[in-house]
Amino acid sequence: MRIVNTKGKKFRVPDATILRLPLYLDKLILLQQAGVKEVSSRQLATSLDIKASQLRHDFHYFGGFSKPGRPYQVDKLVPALEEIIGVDVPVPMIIVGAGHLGQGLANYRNFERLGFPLRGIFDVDPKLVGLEIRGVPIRPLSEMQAFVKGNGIKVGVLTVPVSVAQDVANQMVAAGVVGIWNFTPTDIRTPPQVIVRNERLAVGLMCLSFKSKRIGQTDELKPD
Amino acid sequence: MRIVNTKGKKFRVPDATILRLPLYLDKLILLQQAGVKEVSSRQLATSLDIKASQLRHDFHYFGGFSKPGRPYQVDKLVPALEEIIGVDVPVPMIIVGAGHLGQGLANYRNFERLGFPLRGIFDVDPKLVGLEIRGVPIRPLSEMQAFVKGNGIKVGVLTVPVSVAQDVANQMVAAGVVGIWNFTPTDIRTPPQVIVRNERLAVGLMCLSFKSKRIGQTDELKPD
DNA sequence: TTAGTCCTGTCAAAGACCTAACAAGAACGG
DNA sequence: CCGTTCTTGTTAGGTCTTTGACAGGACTAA
Repeated sequence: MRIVNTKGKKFRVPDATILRLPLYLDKLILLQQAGVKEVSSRQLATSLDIKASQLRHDFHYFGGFSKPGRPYQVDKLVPALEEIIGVDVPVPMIIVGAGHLGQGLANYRNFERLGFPLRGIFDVDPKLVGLEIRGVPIRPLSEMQAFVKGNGIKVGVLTVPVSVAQDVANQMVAAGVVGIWNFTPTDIRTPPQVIVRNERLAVGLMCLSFKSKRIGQTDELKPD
Repeated sequence: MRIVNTKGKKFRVPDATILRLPLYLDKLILLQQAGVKEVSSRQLATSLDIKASQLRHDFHYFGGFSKPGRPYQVDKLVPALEEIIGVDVPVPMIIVGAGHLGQGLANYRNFERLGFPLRGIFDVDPKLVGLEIRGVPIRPLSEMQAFVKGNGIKVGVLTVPVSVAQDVANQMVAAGVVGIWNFTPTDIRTPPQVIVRNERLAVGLMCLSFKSKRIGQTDELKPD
């Protein structure tokens, strides 16, 4: 992944850095809402449980966000990061599959706040079609492709049963979605220009289990 | 994170490996349910979009799961990984906060399948208390501490509003939970023996956005 | 002005991680 | 019995990532 920074130089941005950018933005928006105007790399890094030098190193790829000697200004950093991450312009999204998980996500307010307004929800179940979640109606799946094309939808959330996941994903790709957030516990195949992010919820649980099982074996643990 | 493998040697298991173990187990359980008996490192790795050598390298920390020359036997590998990850014995869990996201997670069948049976759901809202989700009743939050102690609950899922997240987390810690899966978009502080895993849903979306924004700039992309 | 303190940008070294390569075992067919 | 083709376990080397260190700017107080 390459990018051009403000000085016109090209850098390869490491994946590890990319994964942290949203964490920075998320925290900075919280600070902004709390009225904080300035934040130093040390403050921000400490609150995210990383090293300050790493944070500065990450920011370094994108050119100076501050002058040396002065802490970062939250109100400047937020839009800069938003632009880098690609949420400076809202990214409209849809949820496909209005089961419990789909409905739960549709009700999650945070997405809107971070630039991902929910524009549509789709399902095959006639009992669900017509219901509204926070003002967004559940539409029949058959209308999905036209809706995506007509509304410039970029991202689709996939929360359908495993058995139809690939088929529905194909429809989303055909409609022109560029990113799929896959909550089904299966892999889906897409053309290379369509990004898939698998959200394996159970994986998070298992990592928690692995660590909590070994906690207390303090002699085996390094000061993490 | 150190561990003793079957030969009595101590290895430091890299974090990166730990993060992949649940992926392996998840995939293997799917294969097992499909009736697959044997799987090679190449098959398994390809389906997870990683290199076969990396998978073998990961397994190598825990001692031989197979003999050289023969592929892995799914029925032996699954319990071995379950034991390593710590889900060989079911890890009972509760969900605290029965809002939309909490309900959505409560309806997610996969957790049970992977060794995390849902034993209780808690909320302060009298309108929700008494309802059942898949046979699990929603109880008043005031009963949570006694329930955790009485039922040996290890893991708690936190899906309450941000404003009360820390307070509720404190109650969970006091009750004896050893792991908290935090879905609230805020940090919570716990004693060091309690593991917190933050599930920042919006972070996943932003990574998707970052990548999909830059797709198509093919000249800038290495063959990922 | 000067000393002290806090800050960022930058880089090189250290550390963690991934991967290609290969030895050697197993199964199969001829 | 031998060659072929599959496999895993193992390691060395290369790559990616993190970290500590430091130069120098900005501000404050005396």
